Amino acid sequence: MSNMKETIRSVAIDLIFTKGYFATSISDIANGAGIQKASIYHHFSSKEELLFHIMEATMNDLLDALHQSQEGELDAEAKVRAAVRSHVSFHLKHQKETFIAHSELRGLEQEHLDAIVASRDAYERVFQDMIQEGIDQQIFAPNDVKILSYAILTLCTAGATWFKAGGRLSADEIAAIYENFSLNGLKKKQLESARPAELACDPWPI
Amino acid sequence: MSNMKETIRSVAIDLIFTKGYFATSISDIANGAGIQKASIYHHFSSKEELLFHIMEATMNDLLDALHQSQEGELDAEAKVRAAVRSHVSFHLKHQKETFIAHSELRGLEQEHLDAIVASRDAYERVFQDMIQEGIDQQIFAPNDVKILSYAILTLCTAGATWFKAGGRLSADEIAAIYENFSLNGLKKKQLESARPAELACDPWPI
DNA sequence: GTCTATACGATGATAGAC
DNA sequence: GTCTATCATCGTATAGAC
Repeated sequence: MSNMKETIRSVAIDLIFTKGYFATSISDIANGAGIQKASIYHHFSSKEELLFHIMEATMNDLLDALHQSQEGELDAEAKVRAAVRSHVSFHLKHQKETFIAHSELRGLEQEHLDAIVASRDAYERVFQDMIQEGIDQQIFAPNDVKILSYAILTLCTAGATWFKAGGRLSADEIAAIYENFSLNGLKKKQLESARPAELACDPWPI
Repeated sequence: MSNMKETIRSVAIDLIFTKGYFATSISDIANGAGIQKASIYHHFSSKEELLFHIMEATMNDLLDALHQSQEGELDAEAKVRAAVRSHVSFHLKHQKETFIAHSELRGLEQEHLDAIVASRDAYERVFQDMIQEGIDQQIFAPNDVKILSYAILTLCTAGATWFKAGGRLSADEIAAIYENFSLNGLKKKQLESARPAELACDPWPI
């Protein structure tokens, strides 16, 4: 609360979410935090490091939540349902940070970019593994695991940004909608023509 | 081809797609077009007008393609299939422009922003109308039309950015995958719990 | 830990010659 | 229609006092 580093972080999240990273200046952030812009550099060595700090913490928390959601789940369907629920729920609770983590990758320098992409890959791999498990167990229709995982994650990520916290639907209700929609896509065999396809760019567009 | 205005447009699309609007300077664009930066202002009155020009043309073309796809289609299912196919196909053929149109809204001034949002709304309404028609005809399960239209559009838009033109799957094959996935979501009644929900921000996140 | 002051480059845009 | 030259402004970041 009275921690200035945390205040800066929080103000930066609001501003970057609203205006974008490149359109947000150090002055803006200092202004929002009630200090002079030079004082920012006592807490963060550069604007880019501040961005990375936000993204890294978000990705770590996201991955933690996913791992926790898997505890006690046995079969593939239960795992996927729990994972989708965790994903949607996290994105609803942390709309601004997750939006930044998905959309401001271009602001990172190579080394930091590599780190964030690596944790994003690890996150996706958890989904792909449980989908593959369901296919192996013949619970899900055989299909392109990557395409399906991206489709589900994209759908849920985007969906989570549409809703207003405290609105008519609770986070749990929204999560349930996407959970059912995703499972529906996995279980049915409507996607027969799908084969592994060449991926050009990242599934979460830069 | 020898049209400098078109060259500037094309160079700007490449650069803005790659680096983002705010990170792309007039110098960068002039450099890519092989002219001096002052010469840009003979063709466009400002950087923002150039961005708007790109977005406006893209949205117009997108809407035209959608309308053309509807010609001759009679029932709701055929309409939705044709619309999804048109949407995916257009996004595959114009990956860079459509990505810009979806992600650089923050670069527009109010008046131009209003215009783009209006044409985006018109585009979505076409989808919502045909989904509603299918629900009325009891071809589709009753559901929240807006949520479904956003889900389908998001899924297809994002999906189209993952694939490399000229890769192993053709545009038509990719379109078929998403077409089936979307129809599957509409026809089944897995989303029973979905009711109209409050929308906080734009379905295509800024 | 926060301040004032400042260095220094890059930016969007304009003026006016050719 | 493109050029050179220039402007005013704003950006990130640093130095050093308190």
